[in-house]
Amino acid sequence: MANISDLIEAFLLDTMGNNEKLTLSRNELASYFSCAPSQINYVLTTRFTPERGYIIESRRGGGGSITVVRLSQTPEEAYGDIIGSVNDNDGISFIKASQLLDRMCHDGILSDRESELIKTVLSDKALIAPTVIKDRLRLNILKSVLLQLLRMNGEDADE
Amino acid sequence: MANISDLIEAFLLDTMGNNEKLTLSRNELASYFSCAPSQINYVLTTRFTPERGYIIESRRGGGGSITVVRLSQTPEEAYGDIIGSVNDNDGISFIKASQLLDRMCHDGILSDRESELIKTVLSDKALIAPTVIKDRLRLNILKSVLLQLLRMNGEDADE
DNA sequence: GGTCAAAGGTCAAAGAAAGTCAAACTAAAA
DNA sequence: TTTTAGTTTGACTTTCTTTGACCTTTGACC
Repeated sequence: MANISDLIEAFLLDTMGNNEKLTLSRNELASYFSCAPSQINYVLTTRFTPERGYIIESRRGGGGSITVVRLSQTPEEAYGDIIGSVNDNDGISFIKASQLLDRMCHDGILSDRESELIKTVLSDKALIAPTVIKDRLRLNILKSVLLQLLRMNGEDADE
Repeated sequence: MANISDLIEAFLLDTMGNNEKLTLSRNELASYFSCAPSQINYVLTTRFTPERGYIIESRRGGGGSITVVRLSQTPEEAYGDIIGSVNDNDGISFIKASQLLDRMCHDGILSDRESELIKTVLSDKALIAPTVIKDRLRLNILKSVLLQLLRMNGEDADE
């Protein structure tokens, strides 16, 4: 213990407190801990992952910054049973994805319209790509959507 | 939000209110914000784009000025050219797509949630693909979504 | 009509962030 | 003692913003 990464993690958790979001400057934080700026990225990518309930947003350029967003649930908690049926390496077929969306719809996680829109996005027609990649691309998009849903659920709670 | 461009954008939006047009002097505005006049052009070209529903008019010379015009179009008009541009080999950047979605949202064609979900789908993170095809893939997906929306709106009208 | 100052326009370079990646290091495990 | 997983660092890249030098258009005035 007592390596810089752990200290930075603790600092971020502490600073964040119970807040939903924490916005910071990578360079400032790095200089505060006298470490390389990329160390911050390391901490963020290893400690503040979706699996642990966090999402990172950022903006480059003048006035840029990094924001840590706490999810109300981890993807595992929220979609464990849904995602569990998907084998990571092979991607996912349209049929299967479609079934998942129907189910989410049925469970009230998605509206009819939303599920239709996402199905459209995941259809073979929308995804012009070599067949080999298509299923993997589809799964990647689907995962992004699930994460986004979690993020939005958190924000709903605020209002 | 610590950069001048965002402040200028906010100022313009605020000053504009619900009006359709806002006329201003580039030099005055620049000196009000103590920035280079060309900074105003930067803000206008990056923030007040057709995708976001604005066009810029201007007149040079003595007594010249810049006018920001908010477009109001029917949904069909709004995405007609996007759909039409699909064959234009170049695809669409995430930024532009995002702006279009913001606008559709603002115009009540999409809900916040829907637009966020679609943005997620179109993000670089979701679309793991070589850069060369990414923009084209993105445009293709966007087109599918727009067509689907038209279809769904049509069905709504039927019922 | 020609001139000139007063607009706004354009573009590229410099600056200010954050991102990536791989090599070097460290400490724990086998 | 070797291997391996986890950390630290720094060079290089990408994205977005800011600035300034130079260009074009316009209207007023002679």
